[in-house]
Amino acid sequence: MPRPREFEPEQVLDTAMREFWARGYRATSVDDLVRATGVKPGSLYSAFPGGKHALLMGSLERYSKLVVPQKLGELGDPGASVAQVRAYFDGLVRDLLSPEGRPGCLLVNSAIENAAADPGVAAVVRGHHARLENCFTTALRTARRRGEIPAAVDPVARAKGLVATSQGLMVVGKANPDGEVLRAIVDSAFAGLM
Amino acid sequence: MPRPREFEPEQVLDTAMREFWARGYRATSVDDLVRATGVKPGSLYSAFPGGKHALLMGSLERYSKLVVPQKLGELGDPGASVAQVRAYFDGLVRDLLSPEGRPGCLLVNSAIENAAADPGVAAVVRGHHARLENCFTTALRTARRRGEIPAAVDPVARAKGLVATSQGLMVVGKANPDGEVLRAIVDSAFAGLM
DNA sequence: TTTGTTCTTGAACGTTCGTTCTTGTATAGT
DNA sequence: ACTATACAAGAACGAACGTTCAAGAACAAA
Repeated sequence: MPRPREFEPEQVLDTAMREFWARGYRATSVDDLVRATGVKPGSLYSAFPGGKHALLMGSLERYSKLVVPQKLGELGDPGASVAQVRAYFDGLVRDLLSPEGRPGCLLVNSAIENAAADPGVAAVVRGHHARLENCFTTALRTARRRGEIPAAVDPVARAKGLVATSQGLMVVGKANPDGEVLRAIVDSAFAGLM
Repeated sequence: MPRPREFEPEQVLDTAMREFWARGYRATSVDDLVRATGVKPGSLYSAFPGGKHALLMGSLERYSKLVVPQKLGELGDPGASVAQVRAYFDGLVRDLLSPEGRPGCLLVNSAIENAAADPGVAAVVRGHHARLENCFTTALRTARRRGEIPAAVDPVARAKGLVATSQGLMVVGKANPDGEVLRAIVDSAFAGLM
């Protein structure tokens, strides 16, 4: 008997995610979200108990489930090797250089802005890093088995290094979206691998 | 004939720097600064025309001039080699693991929070990265000349990679201040160098 | 001692923040 | 057709924001 909802919560979360991504958490006001989604405060708060913070957490979840897999591409598939790791980094650079790529990565931004004061955010970020490391490790192991990289490479240690490089790439790209610099960083990360 | 100032502007900047460092720009209110410095709003605004934003820029300058050189240590001296680069990274890890180290690096935090929307901040961050790269490049050149690292190493490219790793280290450390992880990252950054 | 200048102080400014509440509306079961 | 229920809309809330202003105070030159 209730009146049906006139908006799709997932679509609202999608829009909120884009806002947080572009401007950051504190710089995005609830009014910004109301304007961007077209959903009025009352409806927003009844659909998302917990308000602005709940919308951030929902956005991070959605980012992990939709945006990250898309960026991982074939690196998420079984059988991925160094070539797919390299393709992932090339994709990061391409994104950073595109006009829409300026916001970088929502998870990096949230790690810096919120992780220290918000254990929930920190947990999501840790999960993301673990997932990245896992993909890298698996791919490096595959590559080593196939003899595509030197046997001396330690997949786990090297994967941790690649995680750090990917996060650092986002920081450098924020202040200096210069293709030469970013490509040099990626090249040096793959030294001794390809 | 004027009444003398009762506070030291540099000391105020020092306190402001620590506040921005610990909580971020938007999360630090002018009232926080008033409380931390003991300087009332009127005096603050007359000593620092431009208000909160001017205090941020002043803090970044002060950070670059005082905190960064201290962290660079002997890496800033002529004659520095790989050992000093390694010592710099070990210092970063040590800082991240200490209780006071949680805020990470003010310049990384500002790059993520403000660089995209604030060209002034972006310029300071770019300057910092250039300075870091320069120190690394010089040290790697020295090391190569002394035969301490393989001649195949490209000092400039490798230095850019080390800059990215140092920035990524801060992001990872924010969400996961785990000594094993951070040390593995540093180890992998020095693979093929020592 | 008087005067001029710049300081300190803290109240006050208008704005914007995140959130809640009130009022009216659309719908499905009776 | 009526009623119960959840929703839509946006006004309204107190608190906090960054900033300015008005008043008195402290010093140095005259």
